[in-house]
Amino acid sequence: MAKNHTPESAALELESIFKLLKGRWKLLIIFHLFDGKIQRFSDLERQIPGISQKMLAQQLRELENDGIVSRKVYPEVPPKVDYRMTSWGQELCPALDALLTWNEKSEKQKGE
Amino acid sequence: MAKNHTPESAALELESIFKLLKGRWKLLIIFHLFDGKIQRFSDLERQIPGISQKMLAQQLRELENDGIVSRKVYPEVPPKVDYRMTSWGQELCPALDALLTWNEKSEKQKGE
DNA sequence: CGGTATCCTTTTTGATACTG
DNA sequence: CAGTATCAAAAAGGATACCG
Repeated sequence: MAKNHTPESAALELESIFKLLKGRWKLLIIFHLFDGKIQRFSDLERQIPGISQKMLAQQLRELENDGIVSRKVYPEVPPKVDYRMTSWGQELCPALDALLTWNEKSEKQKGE
Repeated sequence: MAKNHTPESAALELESIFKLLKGRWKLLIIFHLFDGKIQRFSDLERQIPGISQKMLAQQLRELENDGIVSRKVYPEVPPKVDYRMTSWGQELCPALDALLTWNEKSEKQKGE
């Protein structure tokens, strides 16, 4: 591992990162917002079959509080709200790619 | 995102990766085995305060079944068993590093 | 349209005791 | 030493109904 991490400190920091992404629907939401995509609450609801309003709202709230997603309210009637990645959130992309790359090595290596 | 992933396929694949690492104690176990470290069951038990035998056994079993950790039994009395990362498991390192790097950017960027 | 509030089920984790 | 088995607690997720 890079840096001056003990097993404990590295694990602790990674736990906190995983906590940001932990939740049945968060990755799906994130991938629907990656690359500058902007979506309204109802867009996400339509694009993510099976999600309830409660869970969508809850997971969006957490992503927002954690600085990964930003929420924009338009003072209109009827109400309009949309969501996009923060620039920090968008930078998750390469890190997630590294995980995908790792996973794809398993085909060649497993059982070795 | 690299590759030809839809939001759904990328999220699905990442979910399966996170599932491998999901568990209250797995990251701690992994970091105690990274870089070629070899540990007996009782070593891990001592080094991970608060873990119960049940949880240690359970999480080790899952890591083993998922090909991340390998288990070696020595035919001795009293029994001796030890654990180490598989080479695929060891390659998690750079991917986890990418996540740590991402996280450390948050100090500069959050609230932007 | 974009949410909350309530209640219930499922999944995960933990405490404790026991065993080859 | 290296585990299992059993039972209980806690956390996460889901169904449904209602609201500004």
